[in-house]
Amino acid sequence: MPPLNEPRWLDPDEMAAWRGFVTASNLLNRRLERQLKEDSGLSHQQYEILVHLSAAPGDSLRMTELADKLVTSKSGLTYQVTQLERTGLVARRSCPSDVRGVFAELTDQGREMLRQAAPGHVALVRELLIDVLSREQLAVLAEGLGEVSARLRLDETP
Amino acid sequence: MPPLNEPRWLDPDEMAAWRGFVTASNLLNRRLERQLKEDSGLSHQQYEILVHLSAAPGDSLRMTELADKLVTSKSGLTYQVTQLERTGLVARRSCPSDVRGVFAELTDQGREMLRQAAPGHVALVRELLIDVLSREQLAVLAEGLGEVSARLRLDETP
DNA sequence: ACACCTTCGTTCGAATTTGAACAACAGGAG
DNA sequence: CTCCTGTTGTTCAAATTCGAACGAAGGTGT
Repeated sequence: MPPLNEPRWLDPDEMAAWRGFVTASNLLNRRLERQLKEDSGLSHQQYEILVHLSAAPGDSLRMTELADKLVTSKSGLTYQVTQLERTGLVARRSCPSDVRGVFAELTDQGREMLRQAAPGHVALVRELLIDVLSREQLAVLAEGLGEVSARLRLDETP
Repeated sequence: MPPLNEPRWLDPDEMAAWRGFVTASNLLNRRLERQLKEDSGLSHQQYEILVHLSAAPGDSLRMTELADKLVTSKSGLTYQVTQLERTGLVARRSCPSDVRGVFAELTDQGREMLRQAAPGHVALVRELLIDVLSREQLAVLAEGLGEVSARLRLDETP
């Protein structure tokens, strides 16, 4: 009979996948953080804010929506947007249809900063992750982790 | 002729892999953090410290070595080990062969905490990641991200 | 023994992150 | 309209993180 109360531990293959995921994630973040800070004075989080805004219609997003995309807390986003506002890369705009609403909007200066920072960042992502993996590995990674993300998104909301 | 000065942007497949990786990583960390904190009062980082110590010979590791395994800063580890020492889960021992050296050692209480916390944590890792992926996907993930990690480790040291 | 460079862990201040609490508002049921 | 419930973004204190600087010690070459 299968053990019901005993936890199902990870076998060596599963453990290798899990440790690889955690380690690669930490190492990558560390490197990208360093590169962005040295190269453009931006944190990875700040860079991601600019990226998401530039990809949004009107170069602007509601605070809550942006926080969801970034997978961060609302208060954390408030802090970072304030920082970016101080350096002139992002501006706050109030929402016409909802008095409570606040749009974060990419400024011209923010767009220019992104244009300057993106090449170096993308090159490093390529060097450290993308170009290390084969086309097949990339496909598996995209599909697998896409599914993982999708499921995680689901039981957050309800 | 191929563009030499133009950055090689990520094509849709590559972008999907990269975004999937970042998003899954953030979402997973967030969930595991919440679960561990609620269930055992530990942060993910603290839990990982206990795990690495319990896997080490003599249930102890040098501070620097532990920091490397955790992929964190030395000062960050100093802080966390101090916290764990306060709650009695970890003890500091001085190194016989090197006066500067400090061992972090798992206490009996720490071992007991790990025994209590591990099942819930592993179950969630399983539910959110391992069991979502097929055996083949897991293998690709382990091999690919293992290689990525290995390369990142290499050009850190020299 | 001496100088020289590296390594070890900690300390320090600054920056960031988090969750809970909050006030203001939106949207619907009655 | 009026309650009631959920949402929105911010504020706040506390916890955590990082890098740089540091003192102390190891290790090497001469």
